Amino acid sequence: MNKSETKVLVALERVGGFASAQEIHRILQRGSQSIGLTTVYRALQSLLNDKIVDLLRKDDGEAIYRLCGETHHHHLVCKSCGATVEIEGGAIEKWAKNIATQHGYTDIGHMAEIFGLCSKCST
Amino acid sequence: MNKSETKVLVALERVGGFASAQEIHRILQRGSQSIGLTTVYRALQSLLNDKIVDLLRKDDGEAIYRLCGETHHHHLVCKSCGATVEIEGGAIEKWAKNIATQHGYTDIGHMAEIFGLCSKCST
DNA sequence: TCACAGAATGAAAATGATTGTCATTTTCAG
DNA sequence: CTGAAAATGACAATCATTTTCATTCTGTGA
Repeated sequence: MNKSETKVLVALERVGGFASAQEIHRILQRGSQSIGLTTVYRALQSLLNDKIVDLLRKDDGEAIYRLCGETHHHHLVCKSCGATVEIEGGAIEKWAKNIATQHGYTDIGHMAEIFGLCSKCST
Repeated sequence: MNKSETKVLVALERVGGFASAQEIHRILQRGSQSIGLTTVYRALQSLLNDKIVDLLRKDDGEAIYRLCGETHHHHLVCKSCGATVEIEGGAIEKWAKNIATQHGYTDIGHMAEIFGLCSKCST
């Protein structure tokens, strides 16, 4: 674990959720922890290898990262205004694990989002 | 449904699985169905809107498309080779509906994907 | 049939994330 | 201290995707 990897981890802790490489870079630039964008990418690769961070993809394909081991949750998003509620996914975790092992898959992850119209927008 | 959308559909039928926009373009170029790359992207957007094709992401973030069946289902995808199993989502449908109404959301949809390593790739 | 508005097309340029290059700096064991 | 190896970051390159814009098609009403 070298210096820049540590900086990236600190940034990820600060955001407390997902962040793209570019966001992490911006955050570090703002503070006194200036670090090159290239190095951010390299640090993230390395942290991925060591399974210290998780990689997901936004809808547009951009990679977003988060610390592993943070509690995993899902989102309920309003299609119209974007209001978001965080959701615990107990039921889904089990469902995903069952289905996957049932088909011989291992090293399982999953993604789930619910969308709809929030009470304000559904008038 | 215009001419280029049809061509893209035909190409997708031919591959019988996933294909990226660029692959579809290459396939059509080879045959006598020449069509511009831009148009392939536009046709895919349109087919996505009409829910005639499905969009997934490869590990590297590239978008891949395929024809989607009539029934609403979810996917169990191998992170390494892309092997896909279609899944019925009974449990999830209920979960999504419960959570959403619980928070006052209406007109509900959802998305769920499970990924892992298939038995072949997990060796 | 003709004229014309609007949609469709595609070549080329723009965009934006990610990766490669390479010269410079830091680290550290001997 | 000293040289080798690792780390760093500015910059250029790559690659999928989107935009732009000029051109071609298409259908409709006269």
